[in-house]
Amino acid sequence: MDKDSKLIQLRKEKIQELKENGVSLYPNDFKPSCNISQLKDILEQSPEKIGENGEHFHISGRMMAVNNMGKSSFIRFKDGSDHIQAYIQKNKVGASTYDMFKKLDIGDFIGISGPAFTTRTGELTLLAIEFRLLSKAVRPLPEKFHGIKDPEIRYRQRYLDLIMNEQTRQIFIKRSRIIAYMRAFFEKNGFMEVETPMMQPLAGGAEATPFKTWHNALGMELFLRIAPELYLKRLVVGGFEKVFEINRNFRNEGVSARHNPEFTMVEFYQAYADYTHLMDFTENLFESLAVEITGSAVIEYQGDKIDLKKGWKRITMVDSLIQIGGIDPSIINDTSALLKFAEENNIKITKKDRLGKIITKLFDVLVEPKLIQPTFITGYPVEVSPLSRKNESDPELTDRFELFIAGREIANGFSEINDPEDQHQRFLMQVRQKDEGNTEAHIMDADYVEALEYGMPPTAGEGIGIDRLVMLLTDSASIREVILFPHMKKNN
RNA sequence: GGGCCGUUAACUCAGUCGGUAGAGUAUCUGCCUUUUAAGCAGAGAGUCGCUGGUUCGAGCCCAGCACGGCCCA
Repeated sequence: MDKDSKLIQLRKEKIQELKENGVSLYPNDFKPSCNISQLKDILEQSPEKIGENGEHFHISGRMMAVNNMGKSSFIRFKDGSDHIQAYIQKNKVGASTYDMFKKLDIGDFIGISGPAFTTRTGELTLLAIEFRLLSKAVRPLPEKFHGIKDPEIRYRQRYLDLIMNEQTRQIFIKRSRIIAYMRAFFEKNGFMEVETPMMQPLAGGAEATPFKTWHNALGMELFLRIAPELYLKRLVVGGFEKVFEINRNFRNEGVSARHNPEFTMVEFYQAYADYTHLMDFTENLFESLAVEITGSAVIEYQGDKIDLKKGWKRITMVDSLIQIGGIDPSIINDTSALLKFAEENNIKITKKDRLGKIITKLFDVLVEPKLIQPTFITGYPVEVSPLSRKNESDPELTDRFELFIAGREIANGFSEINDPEDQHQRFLMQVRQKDEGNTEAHIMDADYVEALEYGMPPTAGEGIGIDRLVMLLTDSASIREVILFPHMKKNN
């Protein structure tokens, strides 16, 4: 930064004085005997260690507040585990150390050695016998009481948000625990974790616009993946019968409270299973996950109580349009009547859209926002499901579901197409849609069809959006609250 | 892409009718050896997001732009 504020100038002057007094600003030889949380545990279990003649501890952390009282001071400081206060007295640490301490600032890292005692008001306090500076902060932290609220600063300088807002820390601790739990859940159920290409010569497995990049040595264009799906199914062809991957996908679309250009999904595939197995599996995963993370299968999200106990509603898309969307059953198979209905209700539909697509668009507007409690929607039309197996009794529909919670899509799963000829025809149908102007229609992936021609066992697969799941379990309104560094526009 | 709202000290925010820019916290100086958002006394701190316009005069009114937030598509 070229122009320093007065506060930073002042700090730099004090840093110069410390240097002139021979104080090392960034030493790396202080070894804490334990962290603050462990210290509290030790003292709780062995209260006889508390007292000015008790055991000495070496504790380090960042100074968050100082109450200076002349020849002694209270220091509130914290590490990654917890916070505690320390008491430093001039006649205990010596005049030169105390003078050094008084030149330090909030935000600096310190190391304190000494016993613990309890103050008059009963607060556990570390008594400084030795005191050291461990790392100097040049910039001031935000004010302690109000913390930092400006979302722009919170997202762009997440480290400040994490220092100042305990709630933010808790969200990302929960996120980590959610992913760890899911990984363990899949492994416990016999799935093997794999990693497939993030850079792909063809971006398939979903309907979305990909990011493009370029490989110099190979001289070829590559796409950041929009989904791992087609590679994971190649692994099922190869004999890995239960696989999962937790990783990032990239979609070149706008950002919003629910969309970040890169987002995390788990996708998993199981041979000899069908989409109904996946629905049962998902209910078990979500219920146990919610209990693990929040302590209850009933969670609160943005004022709604959401019950994740298994036994969720399962309803076909067409039935949901009638029962929840308020569509007259007599027009549900009537393309022109539905088009007229859409027009009357300001729902944008292209005249070229076939019945299945029209129904899906009506569903998105009329039903999806109303699905607060966990609901599996089944019976997805074949033209919006280029990778899903056709239903045995109705070839216009597929054996597919999407899971909706709190009015948004959380998961998508289906029985997979393993008939290579069917898959080839579906890709051709998508190519026709692309020719008609649907830029997000699926691409033709002949290499994938070839893989199917070697034979894939009957298989079912599913993807779960991790970010949206973390939003649910942390009661976060925006996806930016659960992504450490959400994408933002460049600021000047 | 459209609508609404926001951008003022390091942070959180006031700013009346258009008339010299305010508070709390933080910072600095002095006092203070068990404080609890410590206290007492004093001080310093600003490109009012940016660029134009209207006006004798703009943080405030107008236009455009940037970034952010919410809602809609």
